Amino acid sequence: MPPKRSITLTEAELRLMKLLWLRGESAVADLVQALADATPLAYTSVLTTVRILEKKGYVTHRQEGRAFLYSPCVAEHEASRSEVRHVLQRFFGNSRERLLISLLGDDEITPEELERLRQAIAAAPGDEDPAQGNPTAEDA
Amino acid sequence: MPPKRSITLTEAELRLMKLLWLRGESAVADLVQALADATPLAYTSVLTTVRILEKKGYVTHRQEGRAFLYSPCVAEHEASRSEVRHVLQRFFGNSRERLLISLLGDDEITPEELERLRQAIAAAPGDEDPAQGNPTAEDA
DNA sequence: TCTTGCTAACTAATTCTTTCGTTGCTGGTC
DNA sequence: GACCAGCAACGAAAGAATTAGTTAGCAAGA
Repeated sequence: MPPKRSITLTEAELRLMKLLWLRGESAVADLVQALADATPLAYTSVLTTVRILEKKGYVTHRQEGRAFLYSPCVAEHEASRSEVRHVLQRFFGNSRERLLISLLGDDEITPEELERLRQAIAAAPGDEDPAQGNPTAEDA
Repeated sequence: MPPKRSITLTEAELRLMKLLWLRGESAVADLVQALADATPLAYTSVLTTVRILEKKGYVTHRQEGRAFLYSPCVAEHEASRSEVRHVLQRFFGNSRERLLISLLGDDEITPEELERLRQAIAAAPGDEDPAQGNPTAEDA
């Protein structure tokens, strides 16, 4: 049996999604232009990838004159979270705790970063009222 | 240009690595046997994947009689960490903090889990003495 | 010795991924 | 009305990933 299509974003797909998240609605030509420096790609290459992204449900398009304008219909944090869930499932038995421990155990972590992590966790919702009006509810 | 070979573990590869981490040094036939319930695979399929894993540097083999015995030469936590670093780089600009925030922002997180995460971060090294004899130094 | 059974190596088939050339349509320009 | 530029659609080419069949060697038992 051959491999099944990946649910998550492949490298070429992610490269495009990052651009779309940054720029918002864009024509293919604009994406090609924006990629020109780092990754010169033919127009058709970008188009193909964008169409795959649309089939996967990551982008939509609308017609503007003769050109298609593509825009992301999955937010960056949604895609990231999806990716993290995937890693969580594949490597950590769906235990966020185990992932966190792995994160903390990385050799190159600095005390400053650790402090930021601690602050992040302190500011998390779901605990008894942290009493610091932090909405954070911009999600579906 | 075709896609380059992935550095990280693919699904079939991870499936085998998990077995090898669990069982330690194993012959191909034993791996096939162990997989039989969840994923019946032909001997040759498993052999092919193991050989790819060896080429990638995840396993080594030694000869025992006529059979090869394969054993992992990358620890599970190393592979996990590698995978996390990959996600970190691809989605979070190498910011562990941003990953943590994404983790905490997941809808389905329970207060209990949050508490465990907080404890995990409290027990992390690098901070001023947490004063609760927790070794945790079982890593390379 | 000859056969049987297991093993590794090679190869194949299928789908995915990435890149890109070609084709055909459409809208504007001369 | 004919020509040119730009754009989407189709499909191809090449390597990766997954599964598996075939082949050949080798050791143990009949």
